[in-house]
Amino acid sequence: MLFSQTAEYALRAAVCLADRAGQPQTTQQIAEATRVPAGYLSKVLQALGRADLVTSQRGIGGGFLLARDADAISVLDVVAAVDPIQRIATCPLGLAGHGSNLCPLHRKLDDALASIEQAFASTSLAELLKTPGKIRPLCEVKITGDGANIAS
Amino acid sequence: MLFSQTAEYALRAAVCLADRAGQPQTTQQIAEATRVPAGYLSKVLQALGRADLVTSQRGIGGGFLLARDADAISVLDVVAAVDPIQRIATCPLGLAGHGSNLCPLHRKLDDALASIEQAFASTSLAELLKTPGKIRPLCEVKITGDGANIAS
DNA sequence: GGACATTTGGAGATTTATGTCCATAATAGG
DNA sequence: CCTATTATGGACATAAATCTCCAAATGTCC
Repeated sequence: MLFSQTAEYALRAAVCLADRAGQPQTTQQIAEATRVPAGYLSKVLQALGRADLVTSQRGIGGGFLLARDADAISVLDVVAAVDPIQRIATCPLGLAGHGSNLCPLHRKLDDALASIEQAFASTSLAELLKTPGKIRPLCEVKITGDGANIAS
Repeated sequence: MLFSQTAEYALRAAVCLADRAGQPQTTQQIAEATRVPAGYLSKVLQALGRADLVTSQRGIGGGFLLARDADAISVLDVVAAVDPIQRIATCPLGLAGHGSNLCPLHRKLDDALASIEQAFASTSLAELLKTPGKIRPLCEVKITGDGANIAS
């Protein structure tokens, strides 16, 4: 898998919270909506908390909320919180005398990383939600007024 | 790490073989040139063999050769042989009724995968070697006639 | 204060990726 | 045939990612 399972889970959770902004969601609720193992999701949410992407509140009526507006959180923010995209800055072979240049192979690989980073940085959670189409933004089954729109 | 260690190793080995085309390289030679643990490299080379990207020959004078010309092997071929880029074809949540559509999140992720796949598919090993610049194609130290060119 | 709900954090289990080692098979050369 | 060289394949060791579980700590409500 190119993206880690953890990153995938974090994104699902973040989109879920964005979709239900203002209403604190418990770990259980998010777990059910996103189909992520609850115990593990707990860890993922903690990581998002440490990255100041979500806030948490204990006790009745508690749960998790996005720390900022959904259009101020990028996909990259979420991914970076749990599984940072590690660019190739220096020669992976550890050879001396290479300066800041990379050989064509690693230049190519790093270019690929850069393009992903760029794509993720330029997409906010809000954009994922407001994308038009029949498929619901978050990957969950949802019924809207004009018919049953089922998400992927 | 976004790309697996194994994929990185496979690419190094492939570029090494492309750089020394026609001369069978033993596992040991490739291991030294690419700084990959010899024992593990052996497994990686076996995988490349199963994918018909390299041929092997036992005994004295034996070793590994590219099975085709370097311009007929893409970066994607090599990566796919050891760690296939798994596109998102269906809903990761396993929800029914999603058809072949993906929600915006997974569409975005799959688009990123597609762009990488495209970049890798359109780059051959030969291109990595003939890229101009001071840095040697393969990531190894090499001395050429017109001065010491050290790779990354 | 008591009962309940919820996150927190740590310990450990399980699975997968990575890496090591060695006996065996195949090949070349004398 | 014998020896040296090399890949092959399997068993195993280690490390990292993923996942589970539970005893706290913190919060709300009565």
